[in-house]
Amino acid sequence: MSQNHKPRGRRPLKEITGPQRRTLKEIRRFLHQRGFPPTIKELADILGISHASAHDQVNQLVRKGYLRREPRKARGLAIIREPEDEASDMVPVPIVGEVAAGQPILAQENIIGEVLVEGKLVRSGRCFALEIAGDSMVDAGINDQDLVVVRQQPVAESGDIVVALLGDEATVKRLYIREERIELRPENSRHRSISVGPEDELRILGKVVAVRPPGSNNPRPEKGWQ
Amino acid sequence: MSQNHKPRGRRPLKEITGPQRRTLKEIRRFLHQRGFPPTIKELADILGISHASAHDQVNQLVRKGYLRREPRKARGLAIIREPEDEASDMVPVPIVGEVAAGQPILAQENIIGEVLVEGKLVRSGRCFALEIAGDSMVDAGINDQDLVVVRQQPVAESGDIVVALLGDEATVKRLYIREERIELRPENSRHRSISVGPEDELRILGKVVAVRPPGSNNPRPEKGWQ
DNA sequence: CTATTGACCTGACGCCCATCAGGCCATATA
DNA sequence: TATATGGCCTGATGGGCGTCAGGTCAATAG
Repeated sequence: MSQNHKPRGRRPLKEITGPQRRTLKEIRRFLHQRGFPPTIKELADILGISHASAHDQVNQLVRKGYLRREPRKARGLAIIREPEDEASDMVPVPIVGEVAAGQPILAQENIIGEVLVEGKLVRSGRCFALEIAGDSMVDAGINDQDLVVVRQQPVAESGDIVVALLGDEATVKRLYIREERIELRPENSRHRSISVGPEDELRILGKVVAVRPPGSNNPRPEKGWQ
Repeated sequence: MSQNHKPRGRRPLKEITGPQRRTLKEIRRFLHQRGFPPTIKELADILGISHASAHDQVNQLVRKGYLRREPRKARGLAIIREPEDEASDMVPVPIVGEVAAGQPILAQENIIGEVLVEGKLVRSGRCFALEIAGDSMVDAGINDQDLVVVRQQPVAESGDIVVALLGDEATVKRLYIREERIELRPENSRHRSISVGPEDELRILGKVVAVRPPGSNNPRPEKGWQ
Protein backbone atom coordinates (compact mmCIF):
# COMPACT_ATOMS: atom_id res chain seq x y z
CA MET A 1 0.00 0.00 0.00
CA SER A 2 2.28 2.74 1.28
CA GLN A 3 5.70 1.81 -0.07
CA ASN A 4 5.52 0.92 -3.76
CA HIS A 5 9.29 0.66 -4.31
CA LYS A 6 10.22 -0.96 -7.60
CA PRO A 7 12.34 -4.12 -7.59
CA ARG A 8 15.96 -3.36 -8.26
CA GLY A 9 17.82 -6.33 -9.63
CA ARG A 10 17.37 -8.59 -12.59
CA ARG A 11 13.67 -9.09 -12.99
CA PRO A 12 11.80 -12.21 -14.03
CA LEU A 13 12.09 -12.95 -17.71
CA LYS A 14 8.90 -13.28 -19.69
CA GLU A 15 10.54 -15.13 -22.54
CA ILE A 16 11.78 -18.68 -22.46
CA THR A 17 15.51 -19.16 -21.79
CA GLY A 18 17.93 -21.53 -23.46
CA PRO A 19 17.98 -24.27 -20.84
CA GLN A 20 14.20 -24.04 -20.52
CA ARG A 21 13.82 -24.50 -24.25
CA ARG A 22 16.01 -27.56 -24.03
CA THR A 23 13.95 -28.92 -21.14
CA LEU A 24 10.75 -28.46 -23.10
CA LYS A 25 12.31 -30.18 -26.09
CA GLU A 26 13.30 -33.21 -24.05
CA ILE A 27 9.84 -33.46 -22.54
CA ARG A 28 8.37 -33.37 -26.03
CA ARG A 29 10.77 -36.03 -27.24
CA PHE A 30 10.02 -38.30 -24.27
CA LEU A 31 6.30 -37.84 -24.74
CA HIS A 32 6.43 -38.72 -28.42
CA GLN A 33 8.55 -41.80 -27.92
CA ARG A 34 7.09 -43.34 -24.78
CA GLY A 35 3.50 -42.13 -24.81
CA PHE A 36 3.61 -40.50 -21.38
CA PRO A 37 5.51 -37.61 -19.84
CA PRO A 38 8.72 -38.08 -17.83
CA THR A 39 9.00 -37.78 -14.07
CA ILE A 40 11.07 -34.93 -12.64
CA LYS A 41 13.86 -37.41 -11.92
CA GLU A 42 13.89 -38.94 -15.38
CA LEU A 43 13.92 -35.47 -16.84
CA ALA A 44 16.84 -34.55 -14.61
CA ASP A 45 18.78 -37.63 -15.76
CA ILE A 46 18.13 -36.83 -19.41
CA LEU A 47 19.24 -33.24 -18.94
CA GLY A 48 22.17 -34.24 -16.77
CA ILE A 49 21.14 -32.01 -13.86
CA SER A 50 19.79 -32.67 -10.37
CA HIS A 51 16.13 -33.40 -9.83
CA ALA A 52 15.73 -30.25 -7.77
CA SER A 53 16.97 -28.18 -10.70
CA ALA A 54 14.67 -29.99 -13.06
CA HIS A 55 11.86 -29.24 -10.65
CA ASP A 56 12.79 -25.55 -10.78
CA GLN A 57 12.77 -25.50 -14.55
CA VAL A 58 9.45 -27.25 -14.83
CA ASN A 59 8.01 -24.65 -12.48
CA GLN A 60 9.38 -21.88 -14.67
CA LEU A 61 7.85 -23.46 -17.73
CA VAL A 62 4.51 -23.73 -15.94
CA ARG A 63 4.71 -20.09 -14.85
CA LYS A 64 5.45 -19.03 -18.40
CA GLY A 65 2.53 -20.99 -19.76
CA TYR A 66 4.31 -23.74 -21.67
CA LEU A 67 3.42 -26.62 -19.39
CA ARG A 68 0.38 -27.60 -17.40
CA ARG A 69 0.91 -29.74 -14.39
CA GLU A 70 -0.94 -31.36 -11.54
CA PRO A 71 1.11 -30.85 -8.40
CA ARG A 72 2.47 -33.76 -6.39
CA LYS A 73 1.62 -36.26 -9.07
CA ALA A 74 4.21 -38.39 -10.79
CA ARG A 75 4.34 -37.50 -14.50
CA GLY A 76 1.52 -34.99 -13.94
CA LEU A 77 2.83 -33.00 -16.82
CA ALA A 78 1.46 -31.87 -20.17
CA ILE A 79 2.68 -29.51 -22.86
CA ILE A 80 0.14 -26.79 -23.60
CA ARG A 81 2.14 -24.41 -25.77
CA GLU A 82 5.12 -24.56 -28.09
CA PRO A 83 7.67 -21.78 -28.27
CA GLU A 84 6.71 -19.57 -31.23
CA ASP A 85 10.00 -20.02 -33.04
CA GLU A 86 9.81 -23.78 -32.62
CA ALA A 87 6.26 -24.17 -33.83
CA SER A 88 7.59 -25.06 -37.25
CA ASP A 89 10.75 -26.58 -35.84
CA MET A 90 12.11 -30.07 -36.13
CA VAL A 91 10.96 -32.90 -33.93
CA PRO A 92 13.08 -35.99 -33.35
CA VAL A 93 11.44 -39.22 -34.48
CA PRO A 94 12.83 -42.67 -33.73
CA ILE A 95 14.00 -44.89 -36.57
CA VAL A 96 12.84 -48.44 -36.06
CA GLY A 97 14.77 -51.34 -37.48
CA GLU A 98 12.76 -54.45 -37.95
CA VAL A 99 8.98 -54.45 -38.00
CA ALA A 100 7.69 -57.87 -37.04
CA ALA A 101 4.24 -59.21 -36.29
CA GLY A 102 4.63 -58.84 -32.51
CA GLN A 103 3.24 -55.65 -31.05
CA PRO A 104 6.35 -53.79 -29.89
CA ILE A 105 6.84 -51.60 -32.94
CA LEU A 106 8.23 -48.76 -30.89
CA ALA A 107 9.98 -50.96 -28.31
CA GLN A 108 13.32 -49.75 -27.08
CA GLU A 109 15.22 -52.57 -28.75
CA ASN A 110 13.89 -51.71 -32.19
CA ILE A 111 15.00 -48.10 -32.14
CA ILE A 112 18.18 -47.86 -34.17
CA GLY A 113 18.42 -44.10 -34.56
CA GLU A 114 16.65 -40.81 -34.84
CA VAL A 115 15.68 -38.35 -37.56
CA LEU A 116 14.53 -34.79 -37.31
CA VAL A 117 11.31 -34.06 -39.14
CA GLU A 118 9.17 -30.98 -39.41
CA GLY A 119 7.06 -30.66 -36.30
CA LYS A 120 3.88 -29.92 -38.22
CA LEU A 121 4.17 -33.27 -39.98
CA VAL A 122 4.08 -35.07 -36.68
CA ARG A 123 1.31 -32.92 -35.20
CA SER A 124 0.29 -34.52 -31.98
CA GLY A 125 0.53 -38.11 -33.11
CA ARG A 126 3.15 -40.70 -32.38
CA CYS A 127 5.51 -41.25 -35.29
CA PHE A 128 8.35 -43.42 -36.36
CA ALA A 129 10.67 -43.69 -39.33
CA LEU A 130 11.44 -46.74 -41.41
CA GLU A 131 14.07 -47.67 -43.93
CA ILE A 132 12.68 -48.88 -47.24
CA ALA A 133 13.84 -52.20 -48.62
CA GLY A 134 12.85 -52.80 -52.24
CA ASP A 135 11.66 -50.80 -55.21
CA SER A 136 7.93 -51.41 -55.19
CA MET A 137 7.11 -47.73 -54.65
CA VAL A 138 9.62 -46.03 -56.93
CA ASP A 139 6.92 -44.36 -59.01
CA ALA A 140 5.70 -42.62 -55.87
CA GLY A 141 9.19 -41.31 -55.28
CA ILE A 142 10.07 -43.85 -52.63
CA ASN A 143 13.29 -45.63 -53.48
CA ASP A 144 15.31 -48.43 -51.98
CA GLN A 145 16.98 -47.39 -48.72
CA ASP A 146 14.94 -44.21 -48.46
CA LEU A 147 13.67 -43.27 -45.04
CA VAL A 148 9.92 -42.85 -44.68
CA VAL A 149 8.33 -40.99 -41.80
CA VAL A 150 5.17 -42.69 -40.61
CA ARG A 151 2.44 -41.35 -38.38
CA GLN A 152 1.12 -44.20 -36.29
CA GLN A 153 -2.60 -44.67 -36.84
CA PRO A 154 -4.79 -47.76 -37.03
CA VAL A 155 -7.06 -46.40 -39.77
CA ALA A 156 -6.32 -44.76 -43.08
CA GLU A 157 -8.21 -43.42 -46.05
CA SER A 158 -8.32 -44.77 -49.56
CA GLY A 159 -5.39 -43.36 -51.51
CA ASP A 160 -3.07 -43.01 -48.53
CA ILE A 161 0.36 -44.57 -48.64
CA VAL A 162 0.48 -46.78 -45.60
CA VAL A 163 2.70 -49.16 -43.71
CA ALA A 164 0.73 -52.36 -43.40
CA LEU A 165 1.39 -55.54 -41.50
CA LEU A 166 0.24 -58.45 -43.61
CA GLY A 167 0.60 -61.62 -41.64
CA ASP A 168 4.22 -61.50 -40.59
CA GLU A 169 5.57 -58.93 -42.96
CA ALA A 170 5.49 -55.15 -43.04
CA THR A 171 5.10 -53.44 -46.40
CA VAL A 172 4.69 -49.92 -47.69
CA LYS A 173 1.93 -49.66 -50.29
CA ARG A 174 -0.82 -47.40 -51.49
CA LEU A 175 -4.13 -48.30 -49.91
CA TYR A 176 -7.37 -48.59 -51.88
CA ILE A 177 -10.63 -49.43 -50.18
CA ARG A 178 -13.17 -51.18 -52.41
CA GLU A 179 -16.63 -52.42 -51.49
CA GLU A 180 -15.67 -55.80 -50.17
CA ARG A 181 -11.91 -56.04 -50.38
CA ILE A 182 -8.93 -53.84 -49.70
CA GLU A 183 -6.18 -53.42 -52.23
CA LEU A 184 -2.54 -52.71 -51.53
CA ARG A 185 -1.07 -51.27 -54.70
CA PRO A 186 2.63 -50.86 -55.39
CA GLU A 187 3.76 -47.90 -57.49
CA ASN A 188 5.90 -49.86 -59.88
CA SER A 189 4.57 -51.52 -63.01
CA ARG A 190 6.76 -54.56 -62.42
CA HIS A 191 4.97 -55.40 -59.18
CA ARG A 192 1.48 -56.77 -58.63
CA SER A 193 -1.29 -55.52 -56.39
CA ILE A 194 -2.15 -57.41 -53.25
CA SER A 195 -5.84 -57.96 -52.63
CA VAL A 196 -6.89 -58.40 -49.05
CA GLY A 197 -10.19 -59.80 -47.90
CA PRO A 198 -11.87 -59.92 -44.51
CA GLU A 199 -10.34 -63.34 -43.95
CA ASP A 200 -6.79 -62.00 -44.11
CA GLU A 201 -5.12 -60.45 -41.13
CA LEU A 202 -4.24 -56.93 -42.14
CA ARG A 203 -3.15 -54.29 -39.70
CA ILE A 204 -2.44 -50.70 -40.64
CA LEU A 205 0.55 -49.48 -38.70
CA GLY A 206 0.44 -45.93 -39.94
CA LYS A 207 0.44 -43.49 -42.78
CA VAL A 208 3.52 -42.28 -44.64
CA VAL A 209 3.80 -38.51 -44.23
CA ALA A 210 7.27 -37.84 -45.64
CA VAL A 211 10.14 -39.44 -47.52
CA ARG A 212 13.78 -38.58 -47.54
CA PRO A 213 16.82 -39.98 -49.32
CA PRO A 214 19.19 -42.25 -47.38
CA GLY A 215 21.49 -40.44 -44.98
CA SER A 216 19.96 -37.08 -45.72
CA ASN A 217 18.89 -34.61 -43.12
CA ASN A 218 16.88 -32.33 -45.36
CA PRO A 219 13.17 -32.97 -45.18
CA ARG A 220 11.41 -33.53 -48.48
CA PRO A 221 7.72 -33.66 -47.68
CA GLU A 222 5.45 -34.59 -50.55
CA LYS A 223 2.51 -32.36 -51.18
CA GLY A 224 -0.90 -33.73 -50.53
CA TRP A 225 0.17 -36.56 -48.28
CA GLN A 226 -0.73 -34.70 -45.20
CA MET B 1 7.60 -83.15 -20.50
CA SER B 2 5.92 -86.43 -19.66
CA GLN B 3 2.39 -85.41 -18.68
CA ASN B 4 0.89 -83.13 -21.28
CA HIS B 5 -2.61 -83.03 -19.81
CA LYS B 6 -4.87 -80.41 -21.34
CA PRO B 7 -6.39 -77.73 -19.13
CA ARG B 8 -9.85 -78.62 -18.00
CA GLY B 9 -11.85 -75.60 -16.96
CA ARG B 10 -12.57 -72.23 -18.48
CA ARG B 11 -9.54 -71.31 -20.53
CA PRO B 12 -7.93 -67.90 -21.07
CA LEU B 13 -9.88 -65.66 -23.40
CA LYS B 14 -8.16 -64.22 -26.42
CA GLU B 15 -10.76 -61.54 -26.94
CA ILE B 16 -11.25 -58.50 -24.79
CA THR B 17 -13.93 -58.81 -22.11
CA GLY B 18 -16.54 -56.27 -21.11
CA PRO B 19 -14.83 -54.86 -18.03
CA GLN B 20 -11.54 -54.76 -19.92
CA ARG B 21 -13.16 -52.77 -22.70
CA ARG B 22 -14.46 -50.34 -20.14
CA THR B 23 -11.03 -50.05 -18.54
CA LEU B 24 -9.45 -49.28 -21.88
CA LYS B 25 -12.12 -46.69 -22.57
CA GLU B 26 -11.49 -44.89 -19.30
CA ILE B 27 -7.75 -44.89 -19.91
CA ARG B 28 -8.37 -43.36 -23.32
CA ARG B 29 -10.69 -40.74 -21.87
CA PHE B 30 -8.19 -39.83 -19.14
CA LEU B 31 -5.38 -39.59 -21.65
CA HIS B 32 -7.34 -37.31 -23.95
CA GLN B 33 -8.43 -34.99 -21.19
CA ARG B 34 -5.37 -34.73 -19.00
CA GLY B 35 -2.53 -35.34 -21.42
CA PHE B 36 -1.00 -38.23 -19.48
CA PRO B 37 -2.13 -41.71 -18.51
CA PRO B 38 -3.70 -42.50 -15.12
CA THR B 39 -1.97 -44.35 -12.31
CA ILE B 40 -3.31 -47.75 -11.32
CA LYS B 41 -4.92 -46.16 -8.28
CA GLU B 42 -6.60 -43.36 -10.19
CA LEU B 43 -7.86 -45.89 -12.69
CA ALA B 44 -9.24 -47.98 -9.85
CA ASP B 45 -11.08 -44.96 -8.43
CA ILE B 46 -12.57 -44.11 -11.82
CA LEU B 47 -13.75 -47.68 -12.32
CA GLY B 48 -14.91 -48.00 -8.74
CA ILE B 49 -12.79 -51.10 -8.05
CA SER B 50 -9.73 -51.78 -5.91
CA HIS B 51 -6.29 -50.89 -7.16
CA ALA B 52 -5.25 -54.53 -7.10
CA SER B 53 -8.10 -55.37 -9.47
CA ALA B 54 -7.21 -52.49 -11.71
CA HIS B 55 -3.67 -53.84 -11.72
CA ASP B 56 -5.01 -57.21 -12.82
CA GLN B 57 -6.99 -55.71 -15.66
CA VAL B 58 -4.12 -53.61 -16.92
CA ASN B 59 -2.00 -56.76 -16.98
CA GLN B 60 -4.69 -58.53 -19.01
CA LEU B 61 -4.82 -55.66 -21.47
CA VAL B 62 -1.04 -55.75 -21.80
CA ARG B 63 -1.11 -59.50 -22.36
CA LYS B 64 -3.75 -59.09 -25.06
CA GLY B 65 -1.75 -56.41 -26.82
CA TYR B 66 -3.89 -53.36 -26.16
CA LEU B 67 -1.57 -51.59 -23.77
CA ARG B 68 2.16 -51.15 -23.50
CA ARG B 69 3.58 -50.53 -20.11
CA GLU B 70 6.85 -50.01 -18.30
CA PRO B 71 6.75 -52.01 -15.09
CA ARG B 72 7.04 -50.34 -11.70
CA LYS B 73 6.67 -46.88 -13.14
CA ALA B 74 3.86 -44.56 -12.17
CA ARG B 75 1.67 -43.84 -15.22
CA GLY B 76 4.00 -46.03 -17.30
CA LEU B 77 1.10 -46.82 -19.57
CA ALA B 78 0.33 -46.29 -23.24
CA ILE B 79 -2.43 -47.46 -25.56
CA ILE B 80 -1.04 -49.33 -28.56
CA ARG B 81 -4.18 -50.83 -30.08
CA GLU B 82 -7.88 -50.09 -30.15
CA PRO B 83 -10.51 -52.82 -30.05
CA GLU B 84 -11.59 -53.41 -33.66
CA ASP B 85 -15.23 -52.61 -33.08
CA GLU B 86 -14.34 -49.36 -31.33
CA ALA B 87 -11.96 -48.07 -33.96
CA SER B 88 -14.75 -45.96 -35.41
CA ASP B 89 -16.47 -45.51 -32.08
CA MET B 90 -17.26 -42.36 -30.20
CA VAL B 91 -14.76 -40.61 -28.03
CA PRO B 92 -15.80 -38.31 -25.19
CA VAL B 93 -14.54 -34.76 -25.55
CA PRO B 94 -14.81 -32.12 -22.82
CA ILE B 95 -16.97 -29.06 -23.37
CA VAL B 96 -15.20 -25.96 -22.12
CA GLY B 97 -17.13 -22.96 -20.94
CA GLU B 98 -15.24 -19.73 -21.04
CA VAL B 99 -12.12 -19.28 -23.10
CA ALA B 100 -10.08 -16.43 -21.66
CA ALA B 101 -6.60 -15.15 -22.36
CA GLY B 102 -5.06 -17.13 -19.50
CA GLN B 103 -3.58 -20.44 -20.55
CA PRO B 104 -5.80 -22.99 -18.79
CA ILE B 105 -8.09 -23.75 -21.70
CA LEU B 106 -8.60 -27.32 -20.62
CA ALA B 107 -8.38 -26.66 -16.88
CA GLN B 108 -10.71 -28.66 -14.71
CA GLU B 109 -12.78 -25.61 -13.75
CA ASN B 110 -13.59 -24.80 -17.35
CA ILE B 111 -15.02 -28.16 -18.24
CA ILE B 112 -18.78 -27.89 -18.14
CA GLY B 113 -19.73 -31.10 -19.85
CA GLU B 114 -18.87 -33.75 -22.38
CA VAL B 115 -19.86 -34.69 -25.92
CA LEU B 116 -19.29 -37.88 -27.83
CA VAL B 117 -17.63 -37.39 -31.20
CA GLU B 118 -16.43 -39.80 -33.82
CA GLY B 119 -13.09 -41.19 -32.78
CA LYS B 120 -11.54 -40.68 -36.20
CA LEU B 121 -12.21 -36.95 -35.94
CA VAL B 122 -10.13 -36.73 -32.82
CA ARG B 123 -7.36 -38.99 -34.11
CA SER B 124 -4.54 -38.81 -31.61
CA GLY B 125 -4.84 -35.13 -30.82
CA ARG B 126 -6.29 -33.43 -27.82
CA CYS B 127 -9.70 -31.93 -28.47
CA PHE B 128 -12.32 -29.82 -26.81
CA ALA B 129 -15.80 -28.57 -27.66
CA LEU B 130 -17.06 -25.02 -27.50
CA GLU B 131 -20.48 -23.40 -27.57
CA ILE B 132 -20.85 -20.75 -30.24
CA ALA B 133 -22.06 -17.30 -29.25
CA GLY B 134 -23.03 -15.12 -32.20
CA ASP B 135 -23.91 -15.50 -35.85
CA SER B 136 -20.66 -14.56 -37.56
CA MET B 137 -20.23 -17.99 -39.14
CA VAL B 138 -23.80 -18.81 -40.19
CA ASP B 139 -22.86 -19.15 -43.86
CA ALA B 140 -20.45 -21.91 -42.93
CA GLY B 141 -23.26 -23.71 -41.17
CA ILE B 142 -22.23 -22.66 -37.69
CA ASN B 143 -25.11 -21.05 -35.86
CA ASP B 144 -25.61 -19.42 -32.51
CA GLN B 145 -25.46 -21.94 -29.65
CA ASP B 146 -24.08 -24.65 -31.89
CA LEU B 147 -21.37 -26.83 -30.44
CA VAL B 148 -18.08 -26.95 -32.34
CA VAL B 149 -15.51 -29.69 -31.84
CA VAL B 150 -12.00 -28.32 -31.93
CA ARG B 151 -8.72 -30.16 -32.33
CA GLN B 152 -6.09 -28.38 -30.29
CA GLN B 153 -3.20 -27.29 -32.49
CA PRO B 154 -1.00 -24.20 -32.50
CA VAL B 155 -0.74 -23.99 -36.30
CA ALA B 156 -3.34 -24.13 -39.03
CA GLU B 157 -3.50 -23.86 -42.78
CA SER B 158 -5.06 -21.15 -44.86
CA GLY B 159 -8.74 -21.89 -45.32
CA ASP B 160 -9.17 -23.72 -42.04
CA ILE B 161 -11.89 -22.66 -39.64
CA VAL B 162 -10.07 -21.99 -36.41
CA VAL B 163 -10.60 -20.91 -32.85
CA ALA B 164 -8.30 -17.95 -32.33
CA LEU B 165 -7.40 -16.00 -29.25
CA LEU B 166 -7.10 -12.34 -30.24
CA GLY B 167 -5.90 -10.36 -27.24
CA ASP B 168 -8.43 -11.29 -24.61
CA GLU B 169 -11.18 -12.77 -26.70
CA ALA B 170 -11.71 -16.12 -28.38
CA THR B 171 -13.40 -16.17 -31.78
CA VAL B 172 -14.24 -18.73 -34.41
CA LYS B 173 -13.34 -17.55 -37.91
CA ARG B 174 -11.98 -18.78 -41.19
CA LEU B 175 -8.22 -18.28 -41.42
CA TYR B 176 -6.50 -16.81 -44.47
CA ILE B 177 -2.76 -16.43 -44.58
CA ARG B 178 -1.53 -13.62 -46.85
CA GLU B 179 2.03 -12.53 -47.50
CA GLU B 180 2.43 -10.15 -44.61
CA ARG B 181 -0.81 -10.28 -42.68
CA ILE B 182 -3.27 -12.85 -41.51
CA GLU B 183 -6.98 -12.48 -42.08
CA LEU B 184 -9.77 -13.81 -39.90
CA ARG B 185 -12.87 -13.90 -42.07
CA PRO B 186 -16.41 -14.37 -40.76
CA GLU B 187 -18.87 -16.26 -42.96
CA ASN B 188 -21.66 -13.72 -42.76
CA SER B 189 -21.94 -10.74 -45.07
CA ARG B 190 -23.02 -8.55 -42.17
CA HIS B 191 -19.68 -8.96 -40.42
CA ARG B 192 -16.26 -7.57 -41.30
CA SER B 193 -12.95 -9.34 -41.67
CA ILE B 194 -10.31 -8.89 -39.02
CA SER B 195 -6.82 -8.26 -40.30
CA VAL B 196 -3.99 -9.28 -38.03
CA GLY B 197 -0.40 -8.12 -38.36
CA PRO B 198 2.79 -9.28 -36.70
CA GLU B 199 2.30 -6.61 -34.04
CA ASP B 200 -0.97 -8.15 -32.83
CA GLU B 201 -1.03 -11.02 -30.42
CA LEU B 202 -2.80 -13.84 -32.16
CA ARG B 203 -2.84 -17.38 -30.89
CA ILE B 204 -4.45 -20.28 -32.70
CA LEU B 205 -6.12 -22.53 -30.18
CA GLY B 206 -7.20 -25.17 -32.63
CA LYS B 207 -9.05 -26.14 -35.72
CA VAL B 208 -12.77 -26.79 -35.98
CA VAL B 209 -13.35 -30.37 -37.09
CA ALA B 210 -17.10 -30.74 -36.54
CA VAL B 211 -20.27 -28.82 -35.74
CA ARG B 212 -23.47 -29.97 -34.17
CA PRO B 213 -26.74 -28.29 -33.28
CA PRO B 214 -27.39 -27.33 -29.65
CA GLY B 215 -28.36 -30.21 -27.40
CA SER B 216 -27.91 -32.75 -30.16
CA ASN B 217 -26.00 -35.96 -29.85
CA ASN B 218 -25.84 -36.82 -33.53
CA PRO B 219 -22.54 -35.90 -35.11
CA ARG B 220 -22.73 -33.78 -38.25
CA PRO B 221 -19.18 -33.60 -39.57
CA GLU B 222 -18.65 -31.29 -42.52
CA LYS B 223 -16.89 -32.69 -45.50
CA GLY B 224 -13.45 -31.41 -46.26
CA TRP B 225 -12.77 -29.98 -42.84
CA GLN B 226 -10.68 -32.88 -41.82
C1' DC C 1 -18.25 -82.74 -10.29
C1' DT C 2 -13.74 -80.45 -10.56
C1' DA C 3 -10.26 -77.66 -12.26
C1' DT C 4 -9.35 -73.20 -14.02
C1' DT C 5 -10.09 -68.55 -15.20
C1' DG C 6 -12.09 -63.67 -14.71
C1' DA C 7 -13.15 -60.30 -11.69
C1' DC C 8 -13.21 -58.67 -7.59
C1' DC C 9 -11.42 -57.91 -2.49
C1' DT C 10 -8.00 -56.60 1.88
C1' DG C 11 -3.59 -55.76 3.54
C1' DA C 12 1.29 -55.11 3.62
C1' DC C 13 5.97 -54.04 1.78
C1' DG C 14 9.28 -51.09 -0.24
C1' DC C 15 10.71 -48.02 -3.59
C1' DC C 16 10.29 -43.93 -6.11
C1' DC C 17 8.92 -39.48 -6.56
C1' DA C 18 7.71 -34.51 -5.67
C1' DT C 19 8.77 -31.06 -2.76
C1' DC C 20 11.25 -28.02 0.35
C1' DA C 21 15.03 -25.92 2.80
C1' DG C 22 19.31 -24.02 2.30
C1' DG C 23 23.25 -22.76 -0.28
C1' DC C 24 26.57 -21.49 -4.44
C1' DC C 25 27.80 -18.73 -8.46
C1' DA C 26 27.03 -15.81 -12.48
C1' DT C 27 24.44 -12.16 -14.43
C1' DA C 28 21.88 -8.16 -15.06
C1' DT C 29 19.54 -4.05 -13.47
C1' DA C 30 18.63 0.24 -10.62
C1' DT D 1 27.25 -1.77 -5.68
C1' DA D 2 23.19 -3.69 -3.76
C1' DT D 3 19.62 -6.78 -5.05
C1' DA D 4 17.05 -10.25 -7.21
C1' DT D 5 16.86 -13.83 -10.63
C1' DG D 6 18.38 -18.11 -13.34
C1' DG D 7 20.54 -22.22 -12.99
C1' DC D 8 22.66 -25.28 -10.48
C1' DC D 9 23.73 -28.29 -6.15
C1' DT D 10 23.01 -31.65 -1.66
C1' DG D 11 20.08 -33.67 1.57
C1' DA D 12 15.79 -34.79 4.12
C1' DT D 13 10.93 -35.77 4.39
C1' DG D 14 6.61 -37.91 3.48
C1' DG D 15 3.32 -39.74 0.72
C1' DG D 16 1.95 -42.01 -3.33
C1' DC D 17 2.32 -45.83 -6.10
C1' DG D 18 3.26 -50.57 -8.04
C1' DT D 19 3.36 -55.06 -6.64
C1' DC D 20 2.48 -59.36 -4.37
C1' DA D 21 0.29 -62.68 -1.35
C1' DG D 22 -3.83 -64.70 -0.35
C1' DG D 23 -8.69 -64.98 -0.52
C1' DT D 24 -14.01 -64.98 -2.41
C1' DC D 25 -17.40 -65.87 -5.89
C1' DA D 26 -19.32 -66.96 -10.48
C1' DA D 27 -18.82 -69.02 -14.88
C1' DT D 28 -17.38 -72.62 -17.87
C1' DA D 29 -15.11 -76.62 -20.18
C1' DG D 30 -13.76 -81.33 -19.45
